[in-house]
Amino acid sequence: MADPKSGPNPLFLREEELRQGIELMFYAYRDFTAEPDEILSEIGFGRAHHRAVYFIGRYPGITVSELLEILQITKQSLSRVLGQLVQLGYVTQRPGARDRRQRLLELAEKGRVLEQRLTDTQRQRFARAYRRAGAEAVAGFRTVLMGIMEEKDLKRVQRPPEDSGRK
Amino acid sequence: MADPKSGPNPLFLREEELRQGIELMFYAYRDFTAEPDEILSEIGFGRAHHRAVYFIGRYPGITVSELLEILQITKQSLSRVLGQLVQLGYVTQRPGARDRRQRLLELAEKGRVLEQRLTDTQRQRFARAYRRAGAEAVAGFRTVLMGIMEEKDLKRVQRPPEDSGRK
DNA sequence: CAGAATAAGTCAACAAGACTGCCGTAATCC
DNA sequence: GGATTACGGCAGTCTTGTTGACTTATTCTG
Repeated sequence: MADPKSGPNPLFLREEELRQGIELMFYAYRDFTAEPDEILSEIGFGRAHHRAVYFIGRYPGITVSELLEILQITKQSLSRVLGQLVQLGYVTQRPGARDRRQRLLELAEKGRVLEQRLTDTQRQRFARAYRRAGAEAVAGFRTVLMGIMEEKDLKRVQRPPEDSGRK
Repeated sequence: MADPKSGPNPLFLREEELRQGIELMFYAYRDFTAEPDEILSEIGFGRAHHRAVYFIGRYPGITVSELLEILQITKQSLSRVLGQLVQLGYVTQRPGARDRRQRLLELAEKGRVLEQRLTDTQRQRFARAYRRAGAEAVAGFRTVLMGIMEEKDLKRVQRPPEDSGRK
């Protein structure tokens, strides 16, 4: 207002900039989940099944409580989904060697096929976006998203999962 | 495998890279919605109320069908949420001047207060992440997310909303 | 101007996926 | 041997999404 020629108000820009970020998250997440959701609904599953199958595939031998920590839902919510996945032969359970109370989760062949099918749509979406945006933009994307998520889980995305040593 | 000294397998890296992106989306969205969700639950509202209030605040005078296009949900789902928001005095409706079938939506004072309170948590999260990441990273973040979302909605995030001319 | 199309809303029924609270069992830790 | 932990089950509730069918008011169109 003091000087209309000096360019847009930096406070307004900042507000605009932040709202744009919020909206980008909304639209991107909305579209990023739409394709898998459709496949899932064909077989009577929902998004929760995808999440479980995804992370079990990502961390073979993961325990129920580790999965709960990642998903940030209650045991009861997970157990319903997990029960179906085990029942229908997508996921196998076996007792932990060191701690036999644990039920280590792994994908069965059927589960691997489903996980691939679901995640492929998302992988393709990312591959296309990454290709168009270029390596530098991708680095920025990662930096910002890591700043948005809670720090406690950074360890999970910063290094690829190793074999957990459980057997 | 052919030459272990030649550095990591580019195909593996690519797979790892894409999975990391998928997981970043999951974690960031999970944490980005957690704070508003908690506030909402105090007043008996859910995430759907936040979304409606957010976009009505963003596009004052928006029509129901425009809101439906943004949210990508059914009329019935929206109308339940909208009904409560109008009933409780968060949102006002008025007939469109050009087309009197339309009910143009706007935030009442109560709605503006709530929207501010909810979105503030997300704005702060973004402000912190943007500040830490720097302008270049932010540009990359935007480029990638715009590549992930469907193109049809790009217009909505590329320019700030103008006054729609309805009155 | 009559009929089709559109904007919005309504009722009913249903399902997924979250939640709380409580209880049980087996294994481990101290 | 008693507390804790890992996991599972049951019951009930809520939000938010869905489909399908129908109504009303208004606008558009041939």
